[in-house]
Amino acid sequence: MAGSAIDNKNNFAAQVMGRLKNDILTGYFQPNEKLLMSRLKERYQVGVSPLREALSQLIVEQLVVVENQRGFKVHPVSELEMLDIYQTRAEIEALCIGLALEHGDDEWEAGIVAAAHKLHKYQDLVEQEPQEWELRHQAFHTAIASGCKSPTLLHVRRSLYEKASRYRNLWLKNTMSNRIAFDVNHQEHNQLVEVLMAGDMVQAKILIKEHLLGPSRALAEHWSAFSAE
Amino acid sequence: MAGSAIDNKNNFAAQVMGRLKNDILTGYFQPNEKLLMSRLKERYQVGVSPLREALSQLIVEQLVVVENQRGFKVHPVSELEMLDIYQTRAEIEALCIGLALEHGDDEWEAGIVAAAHKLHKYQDLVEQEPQEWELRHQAFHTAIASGCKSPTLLHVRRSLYEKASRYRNLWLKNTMSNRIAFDVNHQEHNQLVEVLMAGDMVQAKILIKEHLLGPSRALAEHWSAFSAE
DNA sequence: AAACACCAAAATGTCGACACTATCACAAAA
DNA sequence: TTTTGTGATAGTGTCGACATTTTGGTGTTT
Repeated sequence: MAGSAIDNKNNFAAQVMGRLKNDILTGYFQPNEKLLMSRLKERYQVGVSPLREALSQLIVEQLVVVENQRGFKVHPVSELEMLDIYQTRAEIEALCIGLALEHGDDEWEAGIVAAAHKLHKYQDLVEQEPQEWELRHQAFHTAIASGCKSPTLLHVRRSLYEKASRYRNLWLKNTMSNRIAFDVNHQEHNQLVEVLMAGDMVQAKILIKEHLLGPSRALAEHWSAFSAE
Repeated sequence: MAGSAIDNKNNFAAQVMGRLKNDILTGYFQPNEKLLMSRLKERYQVGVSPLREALSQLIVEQLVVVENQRGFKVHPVSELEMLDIYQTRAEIEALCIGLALEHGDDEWEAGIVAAAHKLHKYQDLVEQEPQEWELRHQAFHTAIASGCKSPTLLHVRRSLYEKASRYRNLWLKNTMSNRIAFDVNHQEHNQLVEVLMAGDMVQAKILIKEHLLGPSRALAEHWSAFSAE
């Protein structure tokens, strides 16, 4: 997900960090699950040192928690945290869009329509290749946000996206079937592009917030389904 | 700075993490300085493993950079990054204030006037005990921002504050004397409290942005002074 | 001189080993 | 039956050691 390709140039810690993060975000390791060193060593084929380094990094990213002398656990999930992450994400995304509309140049607009086109072409293949659709969806929104031209803000945005994607994946995992209702709302995308090209900041911010808060409400509705397990 | 008191309950990695972060933020380790293991072992009196764990965490916080087989370095500084951090910080702080004014209750307002009072009482002692003033200044702004009631957003805010404080400390270190011009602007604080109590969101956001961007301009002005070294 | 090859010293990244701590099952006592 | 003690077992946190890589200096060649 992050640095998908296996980086042989990096040290073990960095490689394991990527794989472990992916395993947590995709739900291979469940929330609150204890992360036994023996198991991790087995799975990633490395010693304790690189593992502890990777886990240390994931603590900062709030995907792992640690308790002294009691090892590491996957960060727990809660409806409250989920809602807070999505709300913050909505605000940050709106902030990016606001700044992007201020600083936005032709290059930026071109990037958006290009990404929108690639997403549109995949419109009907969501069911077959959800992963590729995911990538294009993400690329679409990143194209929009990147117009803010602020590495710091975009870094925050990415971190929040990752944390949210864990909740999203857990939801997908525990409610087999219609992912469409979740966030395949082409209409919203089209509307968004429209108001962005028109330079309507107020409307764009409203749209993007709804685009993110809608899914969070869907997650909240079905919360009991995968929380009572 | 973060967990000031020495946590004997935590493992070495966490303890060293705090001390090392402090040493970087306060400028004991200069930007771009190589972090020799031998030196770190000497300074913190621990082995390599906890050190690498602490350094790994600081990589995520973007206070340290690593290159495979070439060890760790303090994250470099640049005028561009400094400006970006301060601008993002201004936007985030304004966001916190906006949300705080929406969700704000009496408790929140009380916290602000209390913190403002404690800051006011220290108004004339800045020169003597700058550190205590710093604490109260920080507490004042945190009291305001905390009204947004979003742990996620406040976490982002703290992380940006820390990164910015490094630039601030470097500046203080390299330009001995009058820190007053920097951010001792009581008037701005008073004005801010005033408009907050009046519930004037637009004015509050303008004020807080200026309160943060002013200093960043001061830093940019004097940039050449401590960058040409 | 400048560029290059080469070697010694130092530094990094990883692992296995060791001491210390927590966990769990089971027995003894209330 | 519930509580309390007691080992055995498993797991964690840290260090020292080792292989590999980088660094810096010295001498050689162009």
